[in-house]
Amino acid sequence: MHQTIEALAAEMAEHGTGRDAPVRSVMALLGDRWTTLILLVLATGEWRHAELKRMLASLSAEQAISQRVLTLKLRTLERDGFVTRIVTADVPPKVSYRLTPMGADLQDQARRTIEWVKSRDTMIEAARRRFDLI
Amino acid sequence: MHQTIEALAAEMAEHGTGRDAPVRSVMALLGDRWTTLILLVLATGEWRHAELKRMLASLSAEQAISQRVLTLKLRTLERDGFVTRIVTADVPPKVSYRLTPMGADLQDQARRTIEWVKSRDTMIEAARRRFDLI
DNA sequence: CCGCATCCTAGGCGATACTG
DNA sequence: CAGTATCGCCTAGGATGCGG
Repeated sequence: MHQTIEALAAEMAEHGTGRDAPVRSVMALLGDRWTTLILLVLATGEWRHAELKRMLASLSAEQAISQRVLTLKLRTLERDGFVTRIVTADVPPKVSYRLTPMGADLQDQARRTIEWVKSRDTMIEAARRRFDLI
Repeated sequence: MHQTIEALAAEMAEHGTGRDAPVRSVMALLGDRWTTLILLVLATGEWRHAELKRMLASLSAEQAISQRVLTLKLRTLERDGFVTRIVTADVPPKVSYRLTPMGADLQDQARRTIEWVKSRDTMIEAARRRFDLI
């Protein structure tokens, strides 16, 4: 019944399961409050910080992203090589963000997962209602 | 440059972006500390709570999952319809967990994302090193 | 316009001890 | 063995104000 476990264990050991290992940190990224949304917006082109902030606010039901967190998320994405930060030497300086090719790929990947969940949306909500009856 | 944004906005509005909407909660699930690992293990068959706990400990570099959190995660997965909980009327009672068909699908989806990240592992770590030099 | 520093809160998670 | 309750920590994230 548990035949494939050794392979699993080996696989896990190979690419570390540590908190900072790409596998875990990128999965966490996709699961956090804003990153996926940011990727979806950046997939449409290049965005100034402020405009991106406003767009995210309009896409999210609840509340706007704080400036601090937007900067934080963009830094993380930049550090991992998913986003490029473009600064012009104007006064005041203009800062834009754009996906790298790998970032565009990540966006595709995220979108696939989103589509998967969407297609099960009804089934999941039904399961929840059933469970909560008890 | 931002032509597809209207479509994006409409799409977002359609399936809510609220915290409890399946899209966001399932994405968060895949990104959390344990859920993905649990799915990978359960994909190999049916597991007793205690054995599952031990296996997760052996797969994870750092430390074992606490019993509280394991129960919590399994409950969430069960509620969403990804996992079935099987109880036998023994003394002491035996409890097993197994993926539903939809849960197996979710595991596939998670695995695809993991594989994607793994194949970029080197590139991501290189980007991080480059960024951290500055 | 953009980023940083500070402060604060909510929630995820671990540890332990207790029930059936 | 499985689950619950309680506690405490740590991190994600929000609000605000300053400086470049």
